[in-house]
Amino acid sequence: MTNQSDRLYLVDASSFMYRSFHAVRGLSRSDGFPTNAIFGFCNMVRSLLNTYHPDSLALVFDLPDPTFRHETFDAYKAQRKETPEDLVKQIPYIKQISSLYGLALLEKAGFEADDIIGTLASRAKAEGIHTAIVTNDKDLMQLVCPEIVIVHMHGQNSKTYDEKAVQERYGVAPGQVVDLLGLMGDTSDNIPGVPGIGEKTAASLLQRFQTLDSVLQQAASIESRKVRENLQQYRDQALLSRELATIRCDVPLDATLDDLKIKPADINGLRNVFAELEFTSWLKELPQEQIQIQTTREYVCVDTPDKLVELCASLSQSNGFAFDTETTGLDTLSAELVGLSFSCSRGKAWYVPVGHLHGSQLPLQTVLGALKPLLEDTDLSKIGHNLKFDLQVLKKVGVEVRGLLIDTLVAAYLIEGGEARKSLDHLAFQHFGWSLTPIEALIGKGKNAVTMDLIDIRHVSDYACEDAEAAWLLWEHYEPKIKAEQMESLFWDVEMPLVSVLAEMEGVGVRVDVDVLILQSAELERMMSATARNIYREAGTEFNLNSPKQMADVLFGAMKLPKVSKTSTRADVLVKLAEQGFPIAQKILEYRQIQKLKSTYLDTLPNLVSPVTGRLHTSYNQTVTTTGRLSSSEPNLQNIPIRTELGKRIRQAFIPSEGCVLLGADYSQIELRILAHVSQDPGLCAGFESGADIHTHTASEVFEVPASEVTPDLRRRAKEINFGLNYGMSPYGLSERLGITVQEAADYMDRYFSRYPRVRDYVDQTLERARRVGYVSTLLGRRIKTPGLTDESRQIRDNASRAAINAPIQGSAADLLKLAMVDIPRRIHDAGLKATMILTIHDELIFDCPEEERERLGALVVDGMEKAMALSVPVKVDLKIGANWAEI
DNA sequence: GAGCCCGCGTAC
DNA sequence: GACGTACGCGGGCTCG
Repeated sequence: MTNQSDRLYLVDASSFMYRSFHAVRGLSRSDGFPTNAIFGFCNMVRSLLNTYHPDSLALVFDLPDPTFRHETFDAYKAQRKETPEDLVKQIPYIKQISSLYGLALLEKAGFEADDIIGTLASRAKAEGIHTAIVTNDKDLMQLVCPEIVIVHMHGQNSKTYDEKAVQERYGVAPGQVVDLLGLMGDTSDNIPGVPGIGEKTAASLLQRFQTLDSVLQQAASIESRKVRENLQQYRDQALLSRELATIRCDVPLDATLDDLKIKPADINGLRNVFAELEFTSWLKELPQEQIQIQTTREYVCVDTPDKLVELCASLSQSNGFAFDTETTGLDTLSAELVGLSFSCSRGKAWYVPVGHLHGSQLPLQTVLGALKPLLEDTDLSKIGHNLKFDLQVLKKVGVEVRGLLIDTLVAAYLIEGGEARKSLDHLAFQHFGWSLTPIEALIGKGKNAVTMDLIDIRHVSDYACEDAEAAWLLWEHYEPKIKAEQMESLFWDVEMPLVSVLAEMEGVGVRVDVDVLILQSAELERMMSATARNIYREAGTEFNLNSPKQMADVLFGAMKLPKVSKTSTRADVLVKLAEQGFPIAQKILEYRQIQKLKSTYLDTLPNLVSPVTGRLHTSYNQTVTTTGRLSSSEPNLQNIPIRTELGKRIRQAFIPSEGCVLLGADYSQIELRILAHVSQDPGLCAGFESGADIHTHTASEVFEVPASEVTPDLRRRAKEINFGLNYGMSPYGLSERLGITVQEAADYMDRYFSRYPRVRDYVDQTLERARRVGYVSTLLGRRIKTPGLTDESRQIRDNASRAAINAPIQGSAADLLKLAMVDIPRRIHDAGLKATMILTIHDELIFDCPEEERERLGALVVDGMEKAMALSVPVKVDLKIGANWAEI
């Protein structure tokens, strides 16, 4: 397999220019200047660069002047109209942008683009370089050979023609394409061919006689009278047509293949011209700054003992190094190590192959013998992008990565935020204008993807070295930013230690009783089909109960139920319908619940149990949420049901290891306590100081009754108010939750804020500051961007305000839990306990705890969580122990 | 058929 | 429509 970036790319630029002009309709600048061809052409070029990441590429243009073919044949391309004025105007921009992208432009008077392409491709072939010709014209098919392929572009997609594909498409070998064109002609170039002979006839003639010459020689033997006579009559025209269609490979060109190497893009130049043309979306994609990336890189493939010694010498002389692992997959439990790359300076990197199927590589044990001590050296910092993955992979080969961990993904998360794209490729381009080779260029994509161990070591080496160097450069970029934004402590003391904690938790996993899940699933299956039958009977028709669209049609259409909502069949709508006396609504709610539990949990979780460990290993993502919370996926163990009895039963399947219990500890009312702390509201603080139930306390204040007279209903209302606070509650939202009028809800809120005035001050001040500086901060200095606060749309503004109020509260709670998560495993280790932390759910930690450690661990965990951060109100942690997750 | 969005529902 | 943060299901659409 040839690496696609090693190939020379020759683009039939003029044809793409025309095609874009016609394909993209109606695009122009606000002053009316047409930009459709520029846009279409550049789109094609960008897609080419992104797909293949070529090292060398030439855009080859036709000139309007006549060529040698016009001398041979007067009518050549005579049907072609003058280039439209609107296209002519755009050509200088097309050429300018191409140059700014660092691409070579070629044209030569008297020759067509095809001939220049043919000449360059054959020169490349002579030097053993492979070529991809990017064109949609069929005449270039004649050049296809083992070293030359044709790439057809269709929008974002492309098709590659090698010899086999040409044969399949045209029915002839590439060498016969000129003969084919001689017979059938080419209407686009006004090449006549032989009348009455089209593609099919031409191909079948060549299949029979091989060449045009023998077709003509043996024309007499052809059965069809029309074909026979035309061949005899238009013999010379066929030969002329072939001559015209034949691409010359001997054009005198000054450009050498070296001149076609892609140069760094001129980002500032592109910015100016995109701005001029009003290509705003492309403008946004440009890197923020032009950083001169080393153009001469020294990437070494470490495949001899000498090179390994050199690598180790360089790494051990550094203070730290960036590294990356190549593996056969993304699932850490099944992925096998394929190689390691390292970088500890700009422009220099090494790749150490260990798991490739073919090629020369040192034995894994030799490599580890040399590199393990360095990876485990506590004096050497380790930089990586998504280190959690590399930590887990290396652990499988017996390496415990130690030393200061520096994860550039997490660094980017702290600086850029959860919403931002933070892949290594994206950041390298964003910050350095450096387009890394995409992994697809090596292993393919979708169902055609193969594993890295099958790819040629030289190609993987360059790719992996880029990744290690990019991580190195990214830390150079982010280190000063972390400092400048005062997130050093958050980064070093919380987020970085947390990387290894999460790696460990994921690796341990949680034990699951699959039989429990299967039994419950079967039970729910029976309940569900009974409920479905009930619903169909009530509705008088069968429909897809899982389709909200069909359901709305049945309920509000056929059954003519009152339209509580326009088309929604959400639970709150169905509840209202049930209250109005439509039993079908209640049935649907039941069906929905069962379906949800079954499809999302009972039927899915068993499939995610690892065959290797027999346990469930979630992924904790440290870099996705806007507020600083962790998220969990594959499976999401942070939304296992608890609120309904039927749902909670699922937790019975989560069980401790043999001889252990599950120990759970959760922060009581942590977000409200943080609100009390940050607002310093005396009433709220006093509520927590007293140690009484906070919702009762709130009810007593808001509804002006003694605590002893707070009824369950009053407490419930107060609880909703308290929850609503975190979320930037509106009177409407509260009224919906409490089933009261908006006016009443507004009244409650007024009373709340008059009782807790500092809370309102805090909300106001937070918003005011956020509008001013563009972000809010958590207790540990985490910054959360707050766009939209001054947006002209009220909708966006209100949403942004609520998010801005919630973020510091939710984010500070996340800070607190993360502190505990970093601290507690250390304390468990220091205390010599065997218990392991296995789950984290926003305000809760769950441990797999040997029976005999339960008291010691319980005390340790409660203490660790409560003392993780000192607040001006008490921090309370509730502890529970049980034989499964439903019990705690 | 793969990939994406939508509506919906689970957690804190 | 209308209170915050996530993940993931099935349906249904688009696109090649």
